Amino acid sequence: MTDNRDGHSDTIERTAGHSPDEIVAPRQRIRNITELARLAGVSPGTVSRALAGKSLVNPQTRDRIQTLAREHGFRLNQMASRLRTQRTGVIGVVFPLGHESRQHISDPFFMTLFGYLADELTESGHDIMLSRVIPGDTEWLDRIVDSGMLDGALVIGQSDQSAVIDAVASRYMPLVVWGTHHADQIHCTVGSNNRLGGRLAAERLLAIGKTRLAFLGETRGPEIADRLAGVRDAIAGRSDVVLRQVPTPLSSEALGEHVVAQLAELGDDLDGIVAASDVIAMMVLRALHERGARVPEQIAVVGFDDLPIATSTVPQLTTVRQDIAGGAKAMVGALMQRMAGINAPATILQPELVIRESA
Amino acid sequence: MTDNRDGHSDTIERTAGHSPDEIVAPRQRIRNITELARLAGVSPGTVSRALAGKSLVNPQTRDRIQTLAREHGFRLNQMASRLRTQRTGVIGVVFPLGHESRQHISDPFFMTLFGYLADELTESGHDIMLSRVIPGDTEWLDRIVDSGMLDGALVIGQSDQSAVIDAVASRYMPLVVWGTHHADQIHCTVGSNNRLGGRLAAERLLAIGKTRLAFLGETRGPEIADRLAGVRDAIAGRSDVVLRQVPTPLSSEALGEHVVAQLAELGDDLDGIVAASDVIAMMVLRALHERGARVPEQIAVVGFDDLPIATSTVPQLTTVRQDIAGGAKAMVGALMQRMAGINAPATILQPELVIRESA
DNA sequence: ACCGAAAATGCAAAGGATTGCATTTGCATT
DNA sequence: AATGCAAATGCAATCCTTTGCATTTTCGGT
Repeated sequence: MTDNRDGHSDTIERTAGHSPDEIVAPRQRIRNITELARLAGVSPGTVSRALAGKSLVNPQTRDRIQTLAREHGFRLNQMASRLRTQRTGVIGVVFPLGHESRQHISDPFFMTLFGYLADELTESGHDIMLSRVIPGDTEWLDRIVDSGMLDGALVIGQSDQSAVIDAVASRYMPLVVWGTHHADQIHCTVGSNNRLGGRLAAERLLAIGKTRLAFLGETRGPEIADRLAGVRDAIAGRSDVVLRQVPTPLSSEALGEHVVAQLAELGDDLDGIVAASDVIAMMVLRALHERGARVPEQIAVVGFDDLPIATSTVPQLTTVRQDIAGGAKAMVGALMQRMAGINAPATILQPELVIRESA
Repeated sequence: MTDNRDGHSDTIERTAGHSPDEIVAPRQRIRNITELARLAGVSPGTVSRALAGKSLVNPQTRDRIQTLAREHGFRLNQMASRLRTQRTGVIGVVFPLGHESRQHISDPFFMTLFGYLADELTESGHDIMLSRVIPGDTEWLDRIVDSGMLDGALVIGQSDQSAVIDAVASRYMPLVVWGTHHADQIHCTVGSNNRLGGRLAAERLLAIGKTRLAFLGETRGPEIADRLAGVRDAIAGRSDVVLRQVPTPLSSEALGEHVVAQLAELGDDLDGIVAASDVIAMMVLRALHERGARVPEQIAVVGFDDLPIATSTVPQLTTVRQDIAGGAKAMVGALMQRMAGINAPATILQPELVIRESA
């Protein structure tokens, strides 16, 4: 009679009688709320409420159940909980695959953005699901938002999938996209004014007297195309300025070689370069160093993004700064609003020129 | 009368009668398998089997159901499916928080590893869940593996949480950790032989005649401590060699400043530096450039990791290469085995010295 | 000691897909 | 036509938690 916690059949509850520090090794792992309820001598419903900390349950009962749960290392099955509540606390983050075929998430800009997004989402109590995109699947985004696994989704970059994203956005509110904003698009974007950014970069080169310019970047994506357009804006009406557009490979492995080769070909016929990204700019700096060109005297270089690495190049990179942290915050903020049913508008970030040493 | 699979009262079925290409906009979204079953005139079970492509169903029925599902844009609720099957197809990826307080996932090495892991997991048909870790929570890993949301978990870096990880690993098989291997630990690790790596770096410096060395890095994490130990191995018995150990901050923002200040303090009393990572090495190169020191003639620098950026520094970085892609593959491979119940062993990758220009 | 309100708990129906087992259907054989 | 077998389908339990509603308990007030 002294000890009759028997575990199951109709439970006898424990009075706090003797030896309070007598700790029981959990006989066997508690697998669900029902087993715990049996142990505690209450119904599953009460356990559920107790673990959720609802005020409806008696504080004593609540504490008893919570202690029991802790002792047995019991944790709710999230799958079941989420199925029932229809809310998951998970936000999907997706890198669309357009022209890029392989899903190698290596681009430092996207990685940086992703890092900040992860911060923001973590702070707001959400988990992050990185959904895979099967190349060539036109329904990639439908599949993701209809999976029933997510409370919302963030798309990092539009690639060439703007139409697909639009189609989904027209029926699925909690969706925010990093990328350029167009008047006729449905989906909510957060992104920089790339055209202005391109103009700032080119204007800097013009301001320090450069006239034989090149733009290095792959212009199939809308962002980069806008940057080029901005460069064109800046030189419009300057008949003394020439501009070449030099495409670059997307993969970073091939990039180094390519840049070196391109610069060799262009020879000394240049005095200013706008790189479409800091990563490209870094390659350019090294290639120029190898050719013995002095930067910025002979050739000036302006990057784009202002990634952390921009301060540790030699010479330090003059670049167009995108407020990536601010962008991440804006994306998450807009998403939260949209999850609450509010039709949050697009955000356009203003880039600014950061003058360091390379131009 | 010819066709009266009607489903139920308020559904209007379509007979194929006239204008076959007259496509009906789905009246209302199909929300579950039961509604689809009603439309198709079969039972939910059959729909489930049909959508899963099981051979038990009549091919014609299967096609009809699949077509219907496609037309209505129906997709299975993953939550429910996973609850039932107890398999989620999701792998958790976790960055533990030890001494670091904020969850800023910015370290380029971890990011690179993460990218490769994402590739591998995607390729093997898994989704990725990035679980948040609340600083100061000792049960972070229990919470994650017991969530019922994951088929397995990958931990990126041990930080100072080796004991916690061990405790979980003793009861949860599908867990693989990036980091150093110790004989007495339970969890399965994949990591480089950091001690050997450190030795290779120092030996290179010795080989080119450097004797006044410094090691730059924060040695609280086991990996970095091992690298330092390797450096010590290399100089053991060389009484003509001096080594200083210089801690660095963990955050990349403070790092640049710090490195510049430290080098200024150490003055010209050095001729060789082993940096604990390529990122630190980059900072060092720039700081040395600012001080006008010639690399490698005056001071030689060896990095660690061989990140992509190592080839685009000026001068190009001599570094100890970790096979990150190989490591990612090994981690995922081990995880798959463990998910299948096989007690896969630890993998220790052999680092190698990559000689470029800086040493 | 009884009443009524408030507090605490129990009950059972969701939530949506899967699957072992039972049943029906289809077809060939005798 | 009856029988047998295989193929296809239906049935209902199961995965586990949450929650509206009903029921019981508690307790103050008189």
